[in-house]
Amino acid sequence: MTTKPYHHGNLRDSLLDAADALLAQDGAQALTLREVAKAAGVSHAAPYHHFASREQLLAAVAARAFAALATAMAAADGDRARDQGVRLMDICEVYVEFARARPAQFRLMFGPMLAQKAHYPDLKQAAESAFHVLVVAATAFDAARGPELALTGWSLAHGLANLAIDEAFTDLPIAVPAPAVLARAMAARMLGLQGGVDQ
Amino acid sequence: MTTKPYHHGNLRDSLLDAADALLAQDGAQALTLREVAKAAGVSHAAPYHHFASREQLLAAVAARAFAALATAMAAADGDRARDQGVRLMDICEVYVEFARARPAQFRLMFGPMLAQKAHYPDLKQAAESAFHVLVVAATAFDAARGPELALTGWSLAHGLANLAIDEAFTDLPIAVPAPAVLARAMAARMLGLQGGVDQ
DNA sequence: TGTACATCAGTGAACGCGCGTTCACTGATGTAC
DNA sequence: TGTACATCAGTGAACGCGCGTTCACTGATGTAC
Repeated sequence: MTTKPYHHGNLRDSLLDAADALLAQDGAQALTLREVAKAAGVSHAAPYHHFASREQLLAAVAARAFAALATAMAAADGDRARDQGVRLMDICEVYVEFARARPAQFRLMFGPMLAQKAHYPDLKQAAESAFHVLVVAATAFDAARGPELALTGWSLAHGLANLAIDEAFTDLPIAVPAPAVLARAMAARMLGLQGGVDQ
Repeated sequence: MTTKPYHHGNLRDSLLDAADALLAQDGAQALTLREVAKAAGVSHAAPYHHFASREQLLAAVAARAFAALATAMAAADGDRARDQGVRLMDICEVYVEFARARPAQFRLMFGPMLAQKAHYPDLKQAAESAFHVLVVAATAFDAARGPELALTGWSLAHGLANLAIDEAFTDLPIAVPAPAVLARAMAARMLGLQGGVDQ
C-alpha cells in the first residue's frame, strides 16, 4: 500500500484534477467542495488552504478548461498556410469535440455558475485567449467581413456543441450525422465551400 | 386588503407563474420549492397537492416554456406564402429573442437539470413541437438538403442564443451588433441571401 | 331547503441531510544560529 | 551538525443554514338524501 504523507505536496493541482474527474463522472451537481476533497484524499477543510471558497475553486477549474480548449484549437490551427476555409472547419470541429468530450466543463465555462467573470481575472483572460483563436481564424478567412463571420462561425459551433451535449438531436424524425461530421458540413455551408455532408 | 381564501382555487397555475417570476428575477438557483410556494402565497407543503416532487414542477415549467417558444415561432412562421428565406430568418430571430427574454427558462429547457426528458412525456412532446416548427421551415426552404440545413439553422440560432445570454460577446475586441440584428445577418449568410448586417 | 358526511386542498411543525465554512489543533517542513 | 522555533498544510469536530419531503391536522367544498 502507498504511504499517505501528512503533507500532500501538490494538493492544489490534485484538487483541480479531482474536480475534473467528478465533473466527467457525475456532472456539475456533484461538484461540491466536500466531494472534491474526498476524491483528492484529504479532509474537507483542506481545500481552504488553496482556495478561498468553493467559487474560487470552480473558477480555477473553468480557467484550466478554457486553457485546454485554447490549446486544442491552436493545435488545429497549426498550419496557417493551408486553405483558410479548411482551417476554420478544423477549429469548429475541435470546438464541438471538446464540448462532447467534457460536457460538464463546457457548461461550467459558459453557463451561469460563474456569470460574473470579472471577479476572476485569470478565468476571464483564459476565456479571451480561447475566443481569440477562433476570431483570428475567421477574420483571416475574409478580412472584409471578419467580425460578423467570426461571430457566425462561433455561434454555429457553439450551438451545435450545446445541442449535441444536451442530446437535443436524439429522437428527431430526421437522419442526423455524427456531431463531428455535422460541424464540418455546417462550417462548409456557412463559408460557401465544398465539403458538406450531402453533396 | 384582499381576503385570502383557505382554498386557492388555481394554485397549480399560480405555482408555475411564481416559478417563472423567480426564474426571471433570480435564475435557476432560486427555483426551490419553498421559494415558489412562498411567492405563490401558500405554505411550503402545499405544492405537493399538485406536483409529486420538485423535479415534476420543474418539468412542468419547462414544458410550458417550450409551448410558449413553439407559439412564438409559429406566429413568426405565419405567412407561409412569403419568401422562404425571410421566413427562416424570422424564426431564428424569434428563437434568439426568446432566449434573451427568458434566459433562465431557456437554460432549464435545454440544460442538464431535466436531462432525462423521457421521464416527462408532456415535456418531451412540448419540446418536439417547438423543434418541429424550425425543421419544417428549413426543409421547406430547400427540400433537397432539408435535414442538414435545418440542423445548421437550429445550431446557429441556438449558439447565438446561448452566447448572448451568457454574455460571451461583452468585452470582445470587435464591434458586435445587437443579437436580433446578428440573428438575421447570420441566417442570411447561411442561406446565401441578401440582408446581412454589413453589405 | 337542510343536514350528514366524504373528499379535497390547505397548514405548520418536524425530520434528516448535505452543504459551505470556521476553528482550535497538530504534525511536518525549513531556516537561523 | 544540532537545536530552537517560526511557518505552513494538514485534521476533525462543530456551526448554522436551507433544502426536499413527510405527517397529522384542519378548514372549505360539494354531494347524497
